[in-house]
Amino acid sequence: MARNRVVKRKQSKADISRDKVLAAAVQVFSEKGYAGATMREVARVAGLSAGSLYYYFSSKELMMEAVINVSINNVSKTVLNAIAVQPPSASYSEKIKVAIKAHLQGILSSGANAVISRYLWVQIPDEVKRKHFIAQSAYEEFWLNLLIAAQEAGEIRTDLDVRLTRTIMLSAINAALDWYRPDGKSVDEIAETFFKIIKEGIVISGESDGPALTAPEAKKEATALK
Amino acid sequence: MARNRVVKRKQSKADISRDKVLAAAVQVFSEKGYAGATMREVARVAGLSAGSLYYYFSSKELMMEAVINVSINNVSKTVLNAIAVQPPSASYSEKIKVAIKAHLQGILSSGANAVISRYLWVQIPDEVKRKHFIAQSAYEEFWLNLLIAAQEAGEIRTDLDVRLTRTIMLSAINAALDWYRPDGKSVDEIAETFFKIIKEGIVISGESDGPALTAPEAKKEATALK
DNA sequence: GTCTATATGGTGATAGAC
DNA sequence: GTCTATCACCATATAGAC
Repeated sequence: MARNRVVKRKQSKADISRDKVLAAAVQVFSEKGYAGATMREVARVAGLSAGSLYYYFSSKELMMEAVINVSINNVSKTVLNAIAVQPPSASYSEKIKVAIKAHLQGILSSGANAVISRYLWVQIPDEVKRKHFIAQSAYEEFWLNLLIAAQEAGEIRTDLDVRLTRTIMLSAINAALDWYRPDGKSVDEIAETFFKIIKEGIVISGESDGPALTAPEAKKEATALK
Repeated sequence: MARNRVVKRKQSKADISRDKVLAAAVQVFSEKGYAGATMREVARVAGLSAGSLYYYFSSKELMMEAVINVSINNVSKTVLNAIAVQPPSASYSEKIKVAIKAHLQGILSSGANAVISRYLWVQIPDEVKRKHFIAQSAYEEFWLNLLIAAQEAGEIRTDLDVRLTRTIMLSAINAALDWYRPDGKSVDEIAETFFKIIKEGIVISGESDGPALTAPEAKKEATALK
């Protein structure tokens, strides 16, 4: 889109500055929130004057939209690509593992970018929100289909609601943005633990009140507590 | 603390107004973010004039702090209480299930309150953040101890890092704040699915490449993708 | 307690020189 | 392209009447 000379040449001076501004915007928005971020601070971080920003983004809202767009497809492209290179012989379990790891790497490497679409969601102008929502939905659909296929292949339990499971899985992984620190566990270790828990759970096999079922069964559980 | 006539009488007119302001603040902060929220709007929602707010909170920052404090201990009290009434005979698996359900109910019923401590975290003034952090840590410690006890009792796998598992579990449940809608699955259903996945995983028992282990074993997994 | 001013400062955005 | 001004507005917070 913008800068319709997409095919040829390397970055012009304008493109370089635009990227610099965008990077600064990502940082400031993620630290201060949409309303809390000021054009003056974005400019300062970018090394420009406040007025100059308007050469690249004609409003704060459009700047926000650009910031979000950068992050949107990053993760989904990473994951789709990781799945695509899997051999057809790969089990769904393996595919899911690869997808989990790719998703985790995707969100954590895009850093502040991904933080924005989570923390700032509620404060984002409606029109920006709408566009982001559409791209997000398509990606979530991919995960749903992956789980459904795995279920039909007999690899995962049928007593779990697929949509709910998908939502829980994705949101659980996304939540790593809240607590991941570069000086802690490695992304690989985290992805590994995620996969183990999602795949097999935390309980020791054969333990106590009922293992994973193929068909709906244990139904009168829960309902404790209020 | 504040209003040191805690023990006696019912709410004075001032207390009622204070609560009204606090509730309005919760709503507006959660919708607009810390910086995006205006005292004028809080006042409007509370049915007061902007200036009147300062009778109860001498600054926007202190108002924010009050809002956060309301939500902090709600969830942890709910969970601790739910665990306390469990019979000593209850397995750790049962305790964990009860804790999951209580935590989920806690965050979802406190609604916008809990949203604040997640969405607005990055925008919160440092001093407020610090206090919130301490209370949060104590609660997370409780979960850690629960998992450690379960592990020592031989109920859960020892090949999972306990801290990481705790973090994943809690953040996964908290993430329900992002996607829960009152017109969708019931809280009970969601808690049930959470527990099933966390306990047993999504894979059909006995399936493919290795079930849950008691001891560290399968170690050369993963490392695919980059 | 709650109001109506209002002081004071910061914000997004624009205009026009270079 | 980037700057320096500057406008018009809205924010938090205060003062003092009721």
